[in-house]
Amino acid sequence: MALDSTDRRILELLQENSQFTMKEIANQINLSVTPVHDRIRKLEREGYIDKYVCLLNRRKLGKSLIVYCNITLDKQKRESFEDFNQAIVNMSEVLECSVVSGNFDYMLKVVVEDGEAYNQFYQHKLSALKSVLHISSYFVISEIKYSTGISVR
Amino acid sequence: MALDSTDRRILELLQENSQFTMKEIANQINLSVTPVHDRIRKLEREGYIDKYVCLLNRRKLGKSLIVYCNITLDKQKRESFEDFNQAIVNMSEVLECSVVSGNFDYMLKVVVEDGEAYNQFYQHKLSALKSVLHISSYFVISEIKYSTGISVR
DNA sequence: TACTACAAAAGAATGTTTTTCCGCAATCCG
DNA sequence: CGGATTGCGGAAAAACATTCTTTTGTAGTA
Repeated sequence: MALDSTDRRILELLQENSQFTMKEIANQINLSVTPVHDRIRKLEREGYIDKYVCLLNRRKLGKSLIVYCNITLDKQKRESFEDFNQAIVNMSEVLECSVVSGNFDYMLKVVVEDGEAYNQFYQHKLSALKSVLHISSYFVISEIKYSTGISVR
Repeated sequence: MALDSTDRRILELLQENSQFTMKEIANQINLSVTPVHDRIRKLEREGYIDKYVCLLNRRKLGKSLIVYCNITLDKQKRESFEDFNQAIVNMSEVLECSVVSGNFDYMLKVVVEDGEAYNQFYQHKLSALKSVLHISSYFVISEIKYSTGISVR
């Protein structure tokens, strides 16, 4: 059930590059391929590993702009939150969305092509949602760090 | 050089699950494995695909808390930004860090175990940086959406 | 039409990796 | 001690990726 230090090293390696072969991983941690294979399957089965994905280069694909949004909802309406959540999940421009504590309700991370595309998104999709009361947008000028890897220690 | 619609479908599939076999991808898009293989290698070579990773389950690993931070730096010091950037890149708790427009300088996404761990991080690592003038923390109460996949259309 | 050149894809052969199976050694426990 | 469990290594089998060769389709040209 619990992870030992071998499991953690495997997770570190797979977070860095999920295409390492079992032999490569086995060499790194001084084991044969069998235990590496069994441990990875166990980590998948028990839900430590959610999924395997490839990360694309935003700029190459013309998605040069990241915007973080703070959103406040109109609390009057009973179903504001459920409706809003549902709408957000279906917007491909929104990569992250969380309910947060503090002086607004939601925190969003939006990826689009450029300022014009963001304007379209803002006017026709985001502020078009009935439950939205207020939006503050913070444009990313420079991305210092982006990582999907969490510490497993 | 430019992507056609077949390339885009391949990228969509790999963003969803990078462990689809070439045969599975080939079947999905009605091709044989050879062109699928060649296209994927081309997409890697030309930099459309940055890397392959596995995504772990935060909660399973005890990292239950996400905090977004707004940070303002002390503009007096000349090398504030470079020092700050360097320090952030080396902090495993920080998954994302960007310079943003607006009434503060940086936007951070931090992942830690719990409130106590965040307090430790805040006091001993983040506010310990000389260049930091002000920090606002927004605790995530509920994660509505998290995706690494961008639209390739 | 006939020929050439080129690009993209299919099919077959080869090499590599994953997966399964079996056995061994260490550990725990009644 | 005896039996069960766990973690590991080695080897064979199966699945997969990779490479090479051939085929197909398209466009240009005489």
